[in-house]
Amino acid sequence: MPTKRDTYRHGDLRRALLQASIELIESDGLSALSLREVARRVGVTHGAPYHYFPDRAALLRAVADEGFTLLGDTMTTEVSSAADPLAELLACGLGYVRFGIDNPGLFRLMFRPELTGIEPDNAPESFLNAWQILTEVVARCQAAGYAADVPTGALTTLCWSTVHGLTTLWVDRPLRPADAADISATRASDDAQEWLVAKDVIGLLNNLIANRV
Amino acid sequence: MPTKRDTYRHGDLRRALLQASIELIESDGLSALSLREVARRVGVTHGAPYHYFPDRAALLRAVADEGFTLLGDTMTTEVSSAADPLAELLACGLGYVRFGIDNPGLFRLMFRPELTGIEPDNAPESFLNAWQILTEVVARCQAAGYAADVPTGALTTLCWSTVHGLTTLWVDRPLRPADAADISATRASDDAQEWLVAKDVIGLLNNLIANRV
DNA sequence: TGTACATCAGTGAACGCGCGTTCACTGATGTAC
DNA sequence: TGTACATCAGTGAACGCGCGTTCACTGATGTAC
Repeated sequence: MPTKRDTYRHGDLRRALLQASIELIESDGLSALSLREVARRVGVTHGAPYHYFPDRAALLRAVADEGFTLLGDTMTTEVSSAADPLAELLACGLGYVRFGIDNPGLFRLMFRPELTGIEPDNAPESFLNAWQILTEVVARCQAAGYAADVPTGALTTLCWSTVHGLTTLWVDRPLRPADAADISATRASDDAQEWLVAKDVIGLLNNLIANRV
Repeated sequence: MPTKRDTYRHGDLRRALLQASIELIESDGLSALSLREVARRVGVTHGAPYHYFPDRAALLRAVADEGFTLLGDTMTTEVSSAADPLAELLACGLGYVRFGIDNPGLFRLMFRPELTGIEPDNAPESFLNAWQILTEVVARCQAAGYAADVPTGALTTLCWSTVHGLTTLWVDRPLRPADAADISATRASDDAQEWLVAKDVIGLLNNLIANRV
């Protein structure tokens, strides 16, 4: 039977702390995320994390970084299974929303600069990578003739704003299924309501762009 | 010269606390908003606020309520000076973004249910009012023939998501002016960069909807 | 106009809390011989 | 294979902090007479 020493030597504690942080955020909320509580969950003294993170902010930044990596992975996977640029755009947006719905606490943390210290000029690689995936998908759409007359920056920002806003509204609660009930109510599916709404809304934006040929 | 007694009798302290809370959020950030600090700013003991708010959450909820009222007022003002439904939709969206840019801390608080306790089923009048303004504007657009073939719920949610996402991305920092530089850079204006970007992005969505006749 | 008095808004001391951070320590791991 | 020992990951006591909340209090306000 492995002791704590066996388990956590060689940097395993770092991973364990990150993992526990994510689980803690999702189960007890962002406000429950303290260095001490994370250490407690991992089964280690509250002093131990300091061997891997200089302070609390560094832990949160690392967790957010992990989040952006997962977000990027999700979008990449979704995009790669799409047939054409327009389908890629839809898949990319839905992947974004899916990630947020599946990891609401983590998603929130990722966009809390006062906690993570992430600012435009010190954004981690993982963030830039996620942004780039979206940028390239939009560019391919325009290259294929969709909304080709529109400034790329504005179109990209529009797409990002929409998926980000939709996700945020879900995660922060004000959006209710009833608000878009006209569509989702008529569907038979095991999917969560929020997912149906997301498909309708992102799908609508996709259609509007597709119409602009 | 009025003493504290003169100033704060008859519920004036309540207003003073709300006002100071908003100023505190904007100057020192959301994390600096504690009952004690607000009382300090108003020049009153930390016990005094308990005569108006049963606990911290109640104060925050009242501040958020105030925020939704201001948001609704902003949108109403913008909408009322627009000439036709399509212009109303644009004005409504820009008003939303304008409010967020001008009151970033307050905007953030408004969408932090873990702080305010605001949930879909206990949403304040002021929130419902703001939502209704947008709903009606969208309805008038469809009645005028724009995107009339599209489900109203999805269209409304799309508009809300876009303006909310854009505002959130600004307020939470990841969006940079450079991301939409292709348009705003070519303009001569005293407006802030973020405002130019907002006009371009919301304007683009407006155009896409306008095209769907 | 003057006086007695009830109200209740604001006071300030006190409480317990969990937090982040520091630091001298210990003892299992794994290397050098 | 066996032994001495340096390393350094994790320990646990201790610190000071600001917070939310409680509560017996006080004294200006404004009313009743």
